Amino acid sequence: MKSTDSTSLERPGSLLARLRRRGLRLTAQRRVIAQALEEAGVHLTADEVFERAVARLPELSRATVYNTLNQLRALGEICEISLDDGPRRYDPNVTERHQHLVCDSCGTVRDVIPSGDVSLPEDQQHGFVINEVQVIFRGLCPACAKPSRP
Amino acid sequence: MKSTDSTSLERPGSLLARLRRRGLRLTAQRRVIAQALEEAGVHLTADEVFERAVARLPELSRATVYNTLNQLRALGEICEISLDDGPRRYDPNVTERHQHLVCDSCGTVRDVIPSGDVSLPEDQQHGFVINEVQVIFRGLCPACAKPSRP
DNA sequence: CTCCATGCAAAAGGTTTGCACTCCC
DNA sequence: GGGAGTGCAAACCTTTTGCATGGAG
Repeated sequence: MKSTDSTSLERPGSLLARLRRRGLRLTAQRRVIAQALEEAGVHLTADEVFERAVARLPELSRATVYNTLNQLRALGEICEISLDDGPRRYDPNVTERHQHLVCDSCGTVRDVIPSGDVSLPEDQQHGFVINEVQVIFRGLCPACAKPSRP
Repeated sequence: MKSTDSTSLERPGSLLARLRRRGLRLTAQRRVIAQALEEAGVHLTADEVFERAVARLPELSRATVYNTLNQLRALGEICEISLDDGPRRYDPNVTERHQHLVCDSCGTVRDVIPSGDVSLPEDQQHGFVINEVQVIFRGLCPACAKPSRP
């Protein structure tokens, strides 16, 4: 595998830069995986990441994609979202606090910033220590909402 | 399979009663599946449902559990929740509007009723038609929060 | 009696793992 | 050079499906 001129690839806040800073080795595989994740406007499944990444690096294997995604998640550099059906999707945006908007028809996921606030009253906390509140807005994207049948 | 004296089993709002009202046939399999779902205080995975149900009806098969859960969900009589890892869980409480509280350590899920409200400002809706807002509170349950190491 | 429902087993995803080889640091 | 990282293939886990049998209504 050709060694990479990493300096040109590491924009300060990029996934790749964060990866390096965490002490992970900078390999070609990780580079194409990070690129695939960041370049996509929507949140990809592991398989979609693989497809896009393997286009740039044909010897890439699926296992490496899964391993890398899991490592990144463990480090908190990406987050994983499970919808009710279909495979998990991965979100490289972890620096900005946000929630998700999901199309129930085609499965597309977008980042959104909601207004307002929810919380759990004491009597609803059941003794839990609450760390995070996750909100998923569900509905239909513009394309799927159109009842067009020409 | 022995026919069941269904009257004694159908408390008015029970899953079983709702099942019957929807025109589904009342079988022993569906009965034990509904019982398993309703008797558990927490929300079970398909496999947990199977385990508990098969204890009462040894000839029950996994496929039937999945089929039945899917039918119930399609009818809107139960709801399915996907956490970020582990299999999906099923919630028989669909009559009361509620959200979920999840333990990140052991995976337990409880129903809760939050206060406050979130919404998406126009400029965050991306043209979507929003149908539902799902909220998941994540944290540690009392048992898992305890740092006990005797 | 007629279908819906079931069991079984196989298949279909999606994801993880063991092992030997590779290559970054 | 050493150990993290990788590819491959097989294993795993969860869920779905095809088909023949069985039982509810």
